[in-house]
Amino acid sequence: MPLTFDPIAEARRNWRRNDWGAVEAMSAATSITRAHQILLRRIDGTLEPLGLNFSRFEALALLHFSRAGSLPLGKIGDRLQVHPTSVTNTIDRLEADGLVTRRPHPNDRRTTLAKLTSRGRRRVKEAARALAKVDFGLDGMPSRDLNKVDEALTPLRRSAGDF
Amino acid sequence: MPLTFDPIAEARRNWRRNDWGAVEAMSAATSITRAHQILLRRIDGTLEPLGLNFSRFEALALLHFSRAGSLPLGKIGDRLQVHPTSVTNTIDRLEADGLVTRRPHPNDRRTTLAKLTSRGRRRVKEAARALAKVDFGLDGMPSRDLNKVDEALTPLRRSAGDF
DNA sequence: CCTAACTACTTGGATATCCAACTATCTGTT
DNA sequence: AACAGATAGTTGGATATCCAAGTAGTTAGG
Repeated sequence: MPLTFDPIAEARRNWRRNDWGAVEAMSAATSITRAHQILLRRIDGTLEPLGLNFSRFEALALLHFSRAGSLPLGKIGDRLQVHPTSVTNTIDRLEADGLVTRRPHPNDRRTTLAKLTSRGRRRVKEAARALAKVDFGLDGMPSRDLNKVDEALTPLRRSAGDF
Repeated sequence: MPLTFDPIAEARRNWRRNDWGAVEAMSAATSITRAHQILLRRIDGTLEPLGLNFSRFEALALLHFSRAGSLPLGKIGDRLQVHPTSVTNTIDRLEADGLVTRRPHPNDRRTTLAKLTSRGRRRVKEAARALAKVDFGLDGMPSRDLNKVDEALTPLRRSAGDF
């Protein structure tokens, strides 16, 4: 059921009329939320035939880019900014699908490494190709706008201690 | 565990090195994902003492702005772009907290209206104040950047049939 | 050394989301 | 008027996320 008006422009009018303040921030926050919903649906839709979702893909890509094809679970969580339990869940699923294996850390027996299998390495490349083909769900957007998004969001990420 | 480097700049280098393509799009998509994680945590954290989360707040705000303080559940789902079952869940919770009530639609017996209670109306105003006070989790960003975010994301929302 | 504090991961419980299927109701065509 | 197809909402099942608490292992101060 597509809307016949811009819901965010409408929200801006309502906030202004009610004097609720922070109109610009409300608008930006809502835009980001909406954009995220749209993107995640497209990305997950693209990955679904490959048995992946965005989280699992991100984990695989991280492993692929790592020196040894393996990383401690904790490091994965730090990089993807998700809770340790989410990493456990993600790796459980990837392991069940034979895309990674858990291995003990050689020096620290608390730590578990997730290691990419050759199957996993093949899968992540396919997935990257599929995502690139649909421009990560952003295929309608000129690259000038893509860069604007990046630039505009960097201060937010930095303020969150992202890096 | 804050990172000591920008994970997205790092991802860009890796994608380029591996010739995975669509570097700009990957970067923008990842930025949006990360920004959304950060925002949602801040917003939900702000609303938590009020017994709300962002979804429930959005539903309440929508009802507050509506003429009669009530809307069919389906309309709420269209506006917030979520699945009907999510609306059922959200309204269940708001109803349990006494912030809305379900009422039959006068002309269409299939339809259920969610109607704001006076308690709900008070609550949503408090919540809006709380969110405005923290600038929707965006308090670090200059309003020039906020507008850039909005502008840059509008084509994406439009391409998704958002309006 | 030994113990207290910290770190890494997992488990159990809560919540939010989606999809498929179901019930009830409405609408348009014949 | 009757029925096929659409629409509104709910239920049950799957998944993903977080938090609190637990287990195992490591580190640093006394």
